[in-house]
Amino acid sequence: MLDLRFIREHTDEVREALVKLASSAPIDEILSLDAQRRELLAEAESLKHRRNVVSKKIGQMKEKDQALIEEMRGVGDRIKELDGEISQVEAELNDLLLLVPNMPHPSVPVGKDESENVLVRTVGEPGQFDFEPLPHWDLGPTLDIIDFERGVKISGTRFYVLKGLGARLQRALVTWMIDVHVREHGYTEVYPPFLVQSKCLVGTGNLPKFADNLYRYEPDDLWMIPTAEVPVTNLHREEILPPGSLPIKYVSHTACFRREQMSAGRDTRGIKRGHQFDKVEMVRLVEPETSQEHLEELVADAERIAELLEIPHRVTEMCTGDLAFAAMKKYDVEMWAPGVQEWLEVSSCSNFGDFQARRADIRYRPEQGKKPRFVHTLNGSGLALPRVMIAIMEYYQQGDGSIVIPEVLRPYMDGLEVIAGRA
RNA sequence: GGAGGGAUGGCAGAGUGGACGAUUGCGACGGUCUUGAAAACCGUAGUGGGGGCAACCUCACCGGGGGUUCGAAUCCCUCUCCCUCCGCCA
Repeated sequence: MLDLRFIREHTDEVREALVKLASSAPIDEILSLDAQRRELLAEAESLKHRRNVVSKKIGQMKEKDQALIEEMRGVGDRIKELDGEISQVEAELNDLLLLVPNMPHPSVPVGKDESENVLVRTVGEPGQFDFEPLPHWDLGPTLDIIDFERGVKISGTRFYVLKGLGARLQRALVTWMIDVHVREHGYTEVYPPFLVQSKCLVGTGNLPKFADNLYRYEPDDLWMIPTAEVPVTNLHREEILPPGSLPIKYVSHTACFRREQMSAGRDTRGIKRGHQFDKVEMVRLVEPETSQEHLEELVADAERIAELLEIPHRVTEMCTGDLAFAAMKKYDVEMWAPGVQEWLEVSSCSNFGDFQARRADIRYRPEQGKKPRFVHTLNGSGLALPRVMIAIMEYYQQGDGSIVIPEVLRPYMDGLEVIAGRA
């Protein structure tokens, strides 16, 4: 969420940004509620001041002054009235504030939608095949490592089952990726709850705007996480981190659950877009001045996985029109999948600035005795499992329908080199 | 799930209606002393909101919310969490 004072003092700048984002956040309403709030506050506080002073005096009097007490009763009633109005105004104000998107970083290219995203770099060449590469939805069932029919039988559309070496490959990837991030990139591994309370989703920016895409168990106010970003970023909610604690770098493997209502009909084939998928996620909490450098590092950490797997990948930067609600700057990492002939988004790396930190109230103390400041938060996939699985299956497929296992994964699969035939 | 106990500043721990934003101890920070350190002594320190160029003024906060009262850390209601015992269970 944006700083109310910032909106008040840089109104034009905010309006300009909202145009670039194609957002229609209610700035005028916010400003008028803000003015209202401060007016009420001034009246209530001066009355409270009077009450404090007079009450103290009454306490010191031997003979209580009944007329004065009577008058103060009226003051107390008025205070109660004003406090009621204030909390109502504040609640409205807060509701509106939660709907305002983050301000894009000045370096973000202006554009109307995803067609104007910017290609930053491509690493590796989409390989040449001397045969027609098959999509994973053909390879998987043939090798008996993905079972689409039974997934649907159990849970309905957009669910699938990984089986045998398919399940094993995913498990190997998870362990290996976490090992890389922990050993080479200095992250701390975290295993968080998969069910969270709504305040956590408000903290990351998924609520209140994007409830449609979440699974929920209402009686207990628990929601299934759409990404590890939610529990991991909220780990330090309502905390003031002591001097020297930043940067904090977490890596976490969780299942992720998405209703995908908003993308009904898209990518229904294969394992690209399921209601449940696994992901390794990197989260950083950093000092504000350093967050842009951390974003570049984060992207490099994600790319490192693609490099080690020796699969071509590219990095794109989102333009203002395609920027996520909470992000001030965002890159995608995409891997080449020759079967579906598509660059697959395997990672999305964002700098949220202090947007999430304000919502979740995550602060740090720069130095002993100094005032607390909001941290900057970032996260990026490292990486999303199903799409990496697709890329591996399709990129490492051979003419005979078998799949070579990338070298880095072999130690995690008992040295196995090829997935061939029915295992 | 049942019964009982508890929640106060970084930590420990007082405070049961008015001079308490809060005794005290430890820890932290600054200083004196010392070649340096320790000890000792002196001093400083919470978070957020509103107003002001500023010095500063002011309001709120003793787990959360509500109530009683001229006045609440203190009394009442309610919720959450923690601890102990019992039950049940991977």
